[in-house]
Amino acid sequence: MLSLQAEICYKKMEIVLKGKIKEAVKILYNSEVTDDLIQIQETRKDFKGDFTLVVFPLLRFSKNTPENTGETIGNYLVDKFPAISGFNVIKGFLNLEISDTWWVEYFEKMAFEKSHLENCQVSNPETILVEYSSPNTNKPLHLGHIRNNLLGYSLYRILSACGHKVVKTNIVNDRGIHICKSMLAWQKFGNGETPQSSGMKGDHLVGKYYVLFEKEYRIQIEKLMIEGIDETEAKNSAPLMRETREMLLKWEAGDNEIFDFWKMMNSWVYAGFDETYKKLGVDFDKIYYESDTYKIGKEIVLSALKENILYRNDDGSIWADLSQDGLDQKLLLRSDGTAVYMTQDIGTAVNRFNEYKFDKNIYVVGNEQNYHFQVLKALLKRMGYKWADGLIHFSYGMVELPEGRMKSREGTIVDADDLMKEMQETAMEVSLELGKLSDFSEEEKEDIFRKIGLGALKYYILKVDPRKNMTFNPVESIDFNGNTGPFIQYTYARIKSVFRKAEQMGIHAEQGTLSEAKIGIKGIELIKLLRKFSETVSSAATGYSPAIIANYCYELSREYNQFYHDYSILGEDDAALRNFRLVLSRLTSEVIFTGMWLLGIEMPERM
RNA sequence: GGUUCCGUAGCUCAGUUGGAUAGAGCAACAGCCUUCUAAGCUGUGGGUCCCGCGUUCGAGUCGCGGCGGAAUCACCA
Repeated sequence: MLSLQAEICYKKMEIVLKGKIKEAVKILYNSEVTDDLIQIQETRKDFKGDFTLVVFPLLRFSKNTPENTGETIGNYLVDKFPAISGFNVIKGFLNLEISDTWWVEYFEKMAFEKSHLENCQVSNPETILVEYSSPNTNKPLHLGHIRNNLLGYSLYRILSACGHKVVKTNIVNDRGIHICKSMLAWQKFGNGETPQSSGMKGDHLVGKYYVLFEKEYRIQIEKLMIEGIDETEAKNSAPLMRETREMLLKWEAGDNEIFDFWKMMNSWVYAGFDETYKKLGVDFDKIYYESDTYKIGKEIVLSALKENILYRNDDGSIWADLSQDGLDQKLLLRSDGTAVYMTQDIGTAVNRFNEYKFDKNIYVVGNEQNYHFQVLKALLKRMGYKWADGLIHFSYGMVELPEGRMKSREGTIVDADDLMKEMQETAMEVSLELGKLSDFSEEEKEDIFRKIGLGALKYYILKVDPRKNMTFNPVESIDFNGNTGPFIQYTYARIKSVFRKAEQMGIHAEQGTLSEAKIGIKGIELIKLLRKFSETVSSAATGYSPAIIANYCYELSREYNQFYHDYSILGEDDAALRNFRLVLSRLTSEVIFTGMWLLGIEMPERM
C-alpha cells in the first residue's frame, strides 16, 4: 500500500503537517505563510489528539476567530490528508488526531531499523577532542572528579554516536609546588613506605602525605605567628615551605635524584588512578602531561612577546593586556621566568591542534574556571590562531553536600573509590533482601551488584543539568526507587525476563503482522516517546547535555512500566496483538539500552 | 566593586524555538502481588515559578531594574 501514509512514514510528521497547513492557508485564505508562523507541537496529554497547531499566528490571514479558523483548517486537513482521522479545537489550539493505522505503520518501520542512532548522524562530521578528568597527582580522585569523568565520557559517546570523530584526552597536572609537598612529606615522615609495603592504593598513599604536609605546615605557621611574625610572612618562611620551594627549583633544574623520586611517586599515583578509571568505566585515547607541555607554552609566549602582542614589566615578568576584550591584565611568565597555569594551557592547545587539526576542542572543566578559559581563548585569538574559535569550555557546576561545599580541612571530601564501593555494597544489600538472585553464582551476583551500584551513582549525577551546581545527598543517592538508575535498569531487566519466558514458550517477535493489531492508547503513547529518541540524542549532542538523555530514559521507563502494568504481553490470545506488544517491548528495551549506553551505564539482564 | 552562572512543591530536580489547567521523584497518607520481576503500578495532599516593570493575543521561558546565592577577578593549579 503505497499510500500517502507510506510516503510520509519516514519523514517527521511535523514537517509534513507544516506543508499541508501551508497549502491549506493558501487555498483557504489565499495567503503565503512563512514557516515560522506555523507552530506545531505535540498535543498535551490531557487533550484528545496527537499534534497541535497553534492558530493564533494565522489569524491575520483568516481574519476570523481562533475557533473558526481552527475549525476551517481542521476540516480541510481531514479531507485532504488520510493520516489525520479527526480533530478538535479548544481555544486557539487545533488538535489533530492521527489514525492508528499510521502509527502502526510508522512503528513497524522504526522497530526494525538497523540502528536507533541512524537519524542522529550529522551531515558534517567533525574532529572533536574532549578533555576531561585532569587530575592532580598529589591526591586521589573525589566526587567532583566523578562528575567530571562521567560527563566527559558520556559526551564522548554521544558525539561519537552522532558521527563525529572524537578523541578522549586527559591532561595530568603532574608538576608544580603541590606535588613537591607530598614528596617532601614522604621524605621526612614516610620511612620508605610504599604501596606494596602498606597495602594502600598509590594515590591514597601519596594523598596521605599531602594531608600530612598541610598539617605539619600549619603547625609551623602557628608557631611563627606566636613569635610575632605576621601570617603572610609566616606562610612564606616556614621551613617546610622553604624546603618545598627548593625541591621545585631542583626539579625544574633537572636534578636527577629529585626527578627519579618524582617519577616513582607519580607512578604510584597513576597505578591508583588506573584502577579508579577502570572501575568507573572511563578511559582515554591520549594522555598529556603538564611536565611535557609547559615548555611549549613558554616558547610561544616568548615569541609573541617579540611580535609585541605581549609586554614585559619592569621586574621582567611577561603580561598580556586583554582590556580591549573586556578582560584584565594577565600574567604569563613570572619574573623568574617560570611558567604559570595559563602558559602551559596555551602550549597544550597549540600542541593539540598541530597533532589533530581539530574542529572543536572541548574542555570539561568546572565553572570555577570560566574566567580562565575566556582568557585562554582571547589570548590564542590575539596570537592569531583562528582555530581558537573551536575551543569550548564545557563548564559544569560544582558538587556540593547537603552541608555545603566539600572541604579537605573539614574532612568532608567524598573519595571516589570509597563512594563506588559503598554504592556497590548498598546494591548488594538491597538485592539480597529482595532475594531474586538465588540461582546465581557469587561471581555473577557481584557483577550485577556492580552494575546496579554504579548505575545508581552515574545516573544520580548525570540526570542533573551539567551547568548547574548539584547537591549530592548520600541518603538519596542510595535510594533505588523512582527517578533512579536502578529503576531504569529494572525496567530493562523486566523486558528481558519477558523474552526469556517467550523463548521457553516458543514465541518470537515477528515483522509483518503489526498492521492487524489494535493497539491501545498506552501503546501509542509509547510509540510517540520512542520516536523522540533520535532527536533527544541530537539535542544532547548539540547542547552538550547527557542529562537530556538521562531524563528521556526515565520517562520512557515510566511509560513502559505503565504499559506493562496495564496489558498482558504473553498472556494475550490475539496473536497479532501479542506480537505488537512483544515488538514494542523489544524496541523499548533496545532504546533504553542505547540511551543508557550513551551515559556509560551498564544494564543487567536480571536483577 | 567588575564579570559569569543560578533562583520552580518541605527536599532533589524536569520544563525544547514564548503557547492550553507548571510536571516527576523523594518524604507523608490511602490502595494494588493466585496472573510476563511489587527495585513496579494507582490515588490524595502539597506552588506568589525570588520580587517589580516592560515586550506580546499569550511569559517559568525574552528585555530592563532590584533581592538572594555561587564562582571568579593570584607571580596557585
